[in-house]
Amino acid sequence: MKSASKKEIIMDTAESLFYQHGFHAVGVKSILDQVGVAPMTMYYHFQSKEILTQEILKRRGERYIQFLDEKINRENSLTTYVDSLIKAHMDWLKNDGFNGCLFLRAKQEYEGINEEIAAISKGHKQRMLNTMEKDVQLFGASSTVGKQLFMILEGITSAAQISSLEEVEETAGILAKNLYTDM
Amino acid sequence: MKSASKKEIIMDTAESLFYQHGFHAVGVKSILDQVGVAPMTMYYHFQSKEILTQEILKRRGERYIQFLDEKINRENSLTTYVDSLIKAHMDWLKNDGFNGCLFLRAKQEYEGINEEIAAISKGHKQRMLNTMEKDVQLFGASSTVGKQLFMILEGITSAAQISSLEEVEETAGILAKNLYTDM
DNA sequence: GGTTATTTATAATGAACGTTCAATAAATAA
DNA sequence: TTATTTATTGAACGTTCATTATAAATAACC
Repeated sequence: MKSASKKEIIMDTAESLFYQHGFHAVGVKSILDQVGVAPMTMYYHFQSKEILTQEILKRRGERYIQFLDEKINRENSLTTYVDSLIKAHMDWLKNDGFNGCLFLRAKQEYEGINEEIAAISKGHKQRMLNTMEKDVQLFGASSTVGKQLFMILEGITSAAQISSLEEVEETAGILAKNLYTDM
Repeated sequence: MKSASKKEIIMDTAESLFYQHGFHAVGVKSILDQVGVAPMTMYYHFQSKEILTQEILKRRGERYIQFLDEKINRENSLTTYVDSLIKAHMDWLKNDGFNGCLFLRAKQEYEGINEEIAAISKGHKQRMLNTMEKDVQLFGASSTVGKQLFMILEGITSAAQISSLEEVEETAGILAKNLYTDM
């Protein structure tokens, strides 16, 4: 399956460029040049740049959730769950860079322009929020704690664009420590 | 000064469009069309789209800080300071919509492309963080509390793109309530 | 070996991009 | 009033945009 490989390389490269500069800021040509393929190779696999964008977002959403699932500890206490979740998210940022959340950016750029892309993006965020709300209830905490956790993770992603990961992780840890004291 | 008026309308319109869709997603023509002026009217006041972008960001930064300053209570306790700051930020979001932070978006779109724009954007965020760190020290709290507050505000701005303002405000309020309990 | 699937190269498409031209209108100063 | 600067206009510039056309070459599959 050499074709699958080319398709994946195109997706990888485009995802990286989109994350670095944004969707509208990155032209198809720059993706093609960086991969080293002819235009029709891309259009053979993806009907358009926007379809490519959709597929990238779907794949990234699954990858992120799987990445977290492998690292989250849902077996012990709320404390260990929260700590493992924050740690996992920090690990993701470490691998991925510090340019914010690609889903929020996609939603921002395509709301009112391409509703499919906006829906995929918003859907992913909503799914993450829902997951956290349900997860904390495993430990008897209210869904409000899940909302707080979600807000902390969003704060981490934004703050990481200004401050170092170490500083951000420490700050988030303090916030999270006081999350569930008033249960 | 009829010209000052036109210049301001161009800035207002462009700022609104940039905030809705992003910088690269909005063409000069769409700004011109919405304002109802000829290209040179814009280029007389701004040497380029990127210069226009810079001026918009600078102006917006000042406006945001002034908006907060008028509403923040630095006279009483840490609690009232924190509450007033969060409330002020919520008010800003209410007036401005829920499309994230324009400064973070500018930094994301222009880092590696236009360093001046990236610097203005990052500078604004850094300035906000510094201000909060100094402010909380007025009440004897450590700068860490300021970092936490900054992270909460960032979390608010992101979460507001998924959930309602009321829900976000409540969640942030709970987070903030436990901010300073371990001083 | 024959068929289908994938990729190449090159060129061209029309539309949109940011920007500039040359001319004029409006405001200001002499 | 005239002269000069300031502000604005519509048309046009060259470039890049995403996409497609065409045709040939390579690879994978049965």
